[in-house]
Amino acid sequence: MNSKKVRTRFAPSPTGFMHVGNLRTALYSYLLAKKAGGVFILRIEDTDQTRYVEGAVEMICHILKETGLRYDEGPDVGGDYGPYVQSQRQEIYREYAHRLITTNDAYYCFCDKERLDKIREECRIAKIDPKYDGHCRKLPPEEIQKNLEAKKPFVIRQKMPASGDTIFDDKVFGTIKVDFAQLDDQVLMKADGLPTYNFANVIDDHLMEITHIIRGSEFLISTPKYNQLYRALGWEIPTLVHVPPVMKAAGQKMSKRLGDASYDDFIKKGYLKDAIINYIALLGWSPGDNREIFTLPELVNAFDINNINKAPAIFDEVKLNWLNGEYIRKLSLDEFHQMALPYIKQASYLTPIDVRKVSRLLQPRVEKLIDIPGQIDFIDSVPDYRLDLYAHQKMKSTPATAIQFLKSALPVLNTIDIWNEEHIHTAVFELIDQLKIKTGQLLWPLRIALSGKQSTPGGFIEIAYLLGKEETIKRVEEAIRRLGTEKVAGAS
RNA sequence: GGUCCCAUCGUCUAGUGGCCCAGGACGCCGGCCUCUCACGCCGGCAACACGGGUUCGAAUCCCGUUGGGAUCACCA
Repeated sequence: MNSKKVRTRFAPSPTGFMHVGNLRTALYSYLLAKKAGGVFILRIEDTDQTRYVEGAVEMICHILKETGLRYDEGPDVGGDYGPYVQSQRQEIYREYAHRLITTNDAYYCFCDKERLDKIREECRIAKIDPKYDGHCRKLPPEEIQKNLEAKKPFVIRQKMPASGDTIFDDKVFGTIKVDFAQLDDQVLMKADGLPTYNFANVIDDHLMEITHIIRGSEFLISTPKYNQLYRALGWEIPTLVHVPPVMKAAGQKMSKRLGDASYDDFIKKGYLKDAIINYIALLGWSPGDNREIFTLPELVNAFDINNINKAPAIFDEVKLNWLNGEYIRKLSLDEFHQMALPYIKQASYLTPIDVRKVSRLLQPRVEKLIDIPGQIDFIDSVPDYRLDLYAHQKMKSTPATAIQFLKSALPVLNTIDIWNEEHIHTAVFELIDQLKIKTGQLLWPLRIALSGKQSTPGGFIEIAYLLGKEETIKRVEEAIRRLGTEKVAGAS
């Protein structure tokens, strides 16, 4: 049996939202399968029609493909174990549910919501675990028959042992012991004729010959219920791999409501898909050595479920920022330029600038694409700024020296015929030599005059080149005018 | 609350009885580079939750405490 080909599955429900914890589960499932040369499957768990979101399946398929987590079998790619959408497998579940009734491992339950609520309320008052009381377990066959014929709504419940322990092994958590007494007679088939996740998942995993189940650790406690089902059906229990949750910084589980935890949101903010995948791979898993940068194929190679951590991991966007920056810097200029262009245009569409040059300046300074507009907002026009920006201790610049050197620079700038970085550089540094001043004393005020910003991508020469001669001179003149007429705030 | 699980720097983690007065990374701080910022380079701060055992020896094993997470649906 061990020689069976490894088959793993990612089984999301189409609720229109792929949060990073889910994506990580998909990643681990993919890695585990591919590491073993096995098959990765996508199965859609849409048995709760009330939560179904239009277009969610397409979104899931798209994200998996985009991130490189290509599934070998799935709703849109087919395979020998289909259909891969649970709502299309109703007959299958019905058949097995009835088989369980025949073998006395499950039973019809006709209790309505009111009665169930009452039981729960009674349990609450008695301070015991809320559990179904087994009322319909002992219904006489005639009554069941009568109810069925009367078309009374029913569910099918699983018969759980009333007492005793059950033990199972999990690849990351080890041996887990659970008391049957706290396990409810869970519903297998709902009144609407659809199976619950708890049931469908067991049936499908077996029928699809899943060898390793990778899922969130929130299923750890209910695992014995599934195991009972496997036993009742005479099926082999797959290898269990439960992974701890991904938490939001505050120590709360990641959720849609808590913030931008979805894959889409990160993409919108200008994170690279490879960086996201790389980062979440490291969230709760470690390669064992100190390596941190991995391509997907490298992850496949390095992955080992023995190195999955048991404790919940907190998602750290700051570290993702760094990793994303690493990925951005590794891009070729062309690649980066292509990605950056929309964001550059967002900030500047008036000035006919050398956009490639902007990208070159930006690339080592950008962590996520969405930061770009704010970094180059000075290109179209100088933002409002305070004149005390001209004071810079380390540059040995003050508003007084600034106006003086700006004035000396003006004629020099005017004489530059060929407006490129080389010529601007030569001219400006000749002036610095002449004046016998520190480079910063001239270059700092010039840069401020052009940008109105404390920091910019590139220095004066690069920005001057970008803006062009005319605009540069115009801005320097304006700075001189302001310095000559306005009082410097805070100056004494 | 019952039950299950977990616990190394702020965060992600290495560590599976001696190699650890605990290693890497992010962040933070300092320095170098430098026309600003960033990149890059160098350095620094910073953790075995606590208390008992076991052992010649414990971050590593056991027990308890504390803290955290999960679960108790006709949701997955």
